[in-house]
Amino acid sequence: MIDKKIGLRIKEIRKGWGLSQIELAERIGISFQQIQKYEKGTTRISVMRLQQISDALGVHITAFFEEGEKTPMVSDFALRYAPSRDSVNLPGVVQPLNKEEITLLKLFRNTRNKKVREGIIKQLQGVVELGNRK
Amino acid sequence: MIDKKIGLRIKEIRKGWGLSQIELAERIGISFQQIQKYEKGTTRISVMRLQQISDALGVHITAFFEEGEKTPMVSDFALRYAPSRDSVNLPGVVQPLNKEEITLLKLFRNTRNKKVREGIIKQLQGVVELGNRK
DNA sequence: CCAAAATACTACTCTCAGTTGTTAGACTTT
DNA sequence: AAAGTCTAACAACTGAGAGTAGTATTTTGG
Repeated sequence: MIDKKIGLRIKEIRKGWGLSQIELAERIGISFQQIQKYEKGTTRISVMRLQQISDALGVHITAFFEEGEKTPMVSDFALRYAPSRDSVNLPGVVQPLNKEEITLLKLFRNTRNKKVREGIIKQLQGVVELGNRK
Repeated sequence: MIDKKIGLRIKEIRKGWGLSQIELAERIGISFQQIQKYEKGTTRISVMRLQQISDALGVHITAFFEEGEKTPMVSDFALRYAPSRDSVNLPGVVQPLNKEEITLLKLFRNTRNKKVREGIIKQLQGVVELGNRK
């Protein structure tokens, strides 16, 4: 019961970060099949394991026990941003990354040249600037 | 480690209610010796069991994870892992976001025009392409 | 459309959560 | 002061299920 809920949360957050079961498993040092069981809720999760998972996902362990949708699922130390786009969203509430954003991030991270990265950001700033000044 | 801390918390709260190990064990339906192990931290506690214990003690399960006052709202995963990010970067591995990446994401999310977003990604793909084919 | 990555499902192994039994201290009560 | 009661600590044993590995199926993206 509770393991089922926790499992879903794990999956949610993992996907939010664009991680595969394999990647998450490697961070923790267990098999990805075991991650599957956690996510499906077929085996009980120990507190220790959940602690490791929390660390690997960059969220506080209590994130798995907070009921309701209005609770931030992903640690927002990073993503505390107000302006929400495609939905109603409370300030400070974080959404996991969508596919497009994950692609963006992976590419950005593979861009070693600092100048190039800064250029991309500059460019986006320009675009947003234009867009807002209607 | 974490089991030890949780165990102490259980003992603390149990005594706070003036309950014996036996009484607590009965409420949960296990042997009091097992409670001992939990309190000593000699066996790993499953989330399910901790949930039962929380219920039996009349506290929310998160009570066991809240550290003193200095509770970090956020796991320090990012702090521990982010610094090394610039040097080591495995392909496809996603980590919590650093400052630069947060900026990127915020801007990206404020870019309403789908075509523009796709353009940015295309552009990055080109850059990465060039960079890798040394 | 095809290869490769990601996820799902199955069968096996071996750890360790949980049980039982014993002991010891800390109190009452007679 | 001995005999009963209550609590907690520790040891030895057992089997459920946590964890692994192998294979099949789905999904991705090129």
